[in-house]
Amino acid sequence: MTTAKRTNPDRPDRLVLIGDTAIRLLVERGMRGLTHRAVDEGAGLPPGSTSYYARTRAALLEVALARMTVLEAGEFAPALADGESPAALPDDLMGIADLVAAIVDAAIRDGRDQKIARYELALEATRRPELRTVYDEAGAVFRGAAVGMLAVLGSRAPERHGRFLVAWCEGVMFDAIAGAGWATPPSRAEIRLGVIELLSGMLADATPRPPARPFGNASTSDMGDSPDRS
Amino acid sequence: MTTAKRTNPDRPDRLVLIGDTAIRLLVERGMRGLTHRAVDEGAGLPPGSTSYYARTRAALLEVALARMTVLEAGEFAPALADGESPAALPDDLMGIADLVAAIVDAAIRDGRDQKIARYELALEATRRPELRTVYDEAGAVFRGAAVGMLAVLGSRAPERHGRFLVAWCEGVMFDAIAGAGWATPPSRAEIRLGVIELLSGMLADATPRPPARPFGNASTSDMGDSPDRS
DNA sequence: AATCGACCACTACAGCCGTAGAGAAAACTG
DNA sequence: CAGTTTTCTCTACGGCTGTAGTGGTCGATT
Repeated sequence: MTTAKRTNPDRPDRLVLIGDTAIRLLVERGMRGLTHRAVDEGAGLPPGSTSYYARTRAALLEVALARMTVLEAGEFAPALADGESPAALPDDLMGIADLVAAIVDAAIRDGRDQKIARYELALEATRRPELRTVYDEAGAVFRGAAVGMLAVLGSRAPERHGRFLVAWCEGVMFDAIAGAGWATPPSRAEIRLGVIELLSGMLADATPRPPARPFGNASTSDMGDSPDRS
Repeated sequence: MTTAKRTNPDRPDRLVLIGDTAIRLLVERGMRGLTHRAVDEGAGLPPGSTSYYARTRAALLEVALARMTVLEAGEFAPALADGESPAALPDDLMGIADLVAAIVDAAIRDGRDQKIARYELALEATRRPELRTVYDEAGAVFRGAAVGMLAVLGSRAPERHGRFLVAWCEGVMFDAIAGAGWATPPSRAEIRLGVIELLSGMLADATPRPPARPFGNASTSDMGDSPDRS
C-alpha cells in the first residue's frame, strides 16, 4: 500500500540501503537534510533512484522508519531474548537493574545516532498519523517487557510501574543524548543505582514473595507474552 | 552578536512576534516548515520582514529559541519562585510530589506545543553548538531546583538524584507527548504516585532529619555523590 | 528647514526541492 | 532467440528556499 515496490526477500534490496542512508542523514543533518537527492548521493546510487523507490516524501519517511524498526529489533534481540523465550529475562531486582543499566548505557554510548534518528521520527509522527502506527508498535514491545519484569518482581501495579520504568530510561537517554546533560552523561554505575532506587521505591509494598510463574498477571490485556507461545 | 537588531524594551518588537510565530510553525510543520516566508505569512507581516530581522536561517532559529526560553521562564515562575526566593519551594516529600506532579501534568496537557517545539530545537542543537549554549542554561535552572529539593529532603546524593528526577519527568512528558504512550497519558494522580515512589526509593537511606537551611543553590560544586569533575 | 541616518518593505536571483514521466536496460517467457 | 513485461535511469518542470541588495519612509538633529 505504501510504496514498497518489492518485498522479495532473496534480494537485500536497495530499500535497506536507502533506509540506512536516510537514517544517517536524519542524524547528521536533521529533517531538512533528508531529501531524495541527498539519499542518492549519500548512498552512491544513480540520481533519481530514491525518487523511484520512494516516490513521495512520506514514502521515504516510511522507508526510514521501517528500517529503523528492524534495526532496533535486532538490537534488543540479544539482550531481551535470544530465541523468543522471555524466560531468559532476569527475575530478581539486581539482575533486572543490571540489564536495564546495560541497555541504557549502551544506548547512550554506542546507540546515540540510533536514538537521535528515533527522536526525529517521533517528532515527525506527531504530525503524521501513518508514522505513528509503526512507531507505537515498536514501543509496545519494549514496554511489554518492562511490565513483565515488574510483574515478576511482585509489583502491585505492573502496568504503571513498567510504563514509568520505560519513561525513566527514556528520560535518562534523552537527557544524555539531546538534553542539557549531554556534556556529562551518567556512568553505567550511576544508572544502575538509579534503576535500583526507582525499582525499590516501586516495590516498597510489593507482595513479599514474587509469584513462581514466569509472567502473566498484568492488569490489562496484552502486556507481553504468554508463557507458552508457538 | 547574533542578529537581534534592537533590544529596546519599550517596543515589544516584531522580534517576539517572529519568535512566537516561528515556534508555532515548528510545532505545526516541523523544522521543514520553518522558513522565512512562512513566518512572514503566519505572522501577518509584509513579505521580507523575517528575512530582515533574521538574515540567516541560523539567526531565525536563535530568535525562536530565545523567545522560547523567555516563555518557559515565565511558565515556571509562578510555580518555582515568585520573586527569586527558592524558599517558597515545599520541603516535604508530599509537597514536592504535588508540585512536580502539577508541573508535569500541566506540561502534558496544556504545554504540549511548548514541549514539542523544545524537542525540535533540542534535536537541532545536536548539530548546532550555538543553540546548545542557550538550551543548556535553561535546563540548568530546572535541574538546580530539583537538586535543591532533593538536598532538603536529606538525599545523600542530591546531584544524581536531582538529575534523575528531572530525567524521570522528562521521560514521562516525552512518552506522553511524542512517544508511544501519547494515546493514554498518565493521570495526574498516577504521576504523583510515580514521583512519590521515585523519591522514596532515592531517600531510603536518607539522613533521618533534613537540614534546616533552605537550599544552597547547588550549581555544580558541592554535594556530588561521586568524585566528579567540578 | 534641510539633512541625515536608522528602520523597514520589496524585489531579485541562484539553487534546491518534490514529483512525474519517457525511455533504456534487464529479466523473464515462450 | 524474439517478444514482452518488469525494473531502473535520467531528465524536466514548477515551486519554494535562503539570502543579498536597492530604494523608500520617517523621525531626529542641527
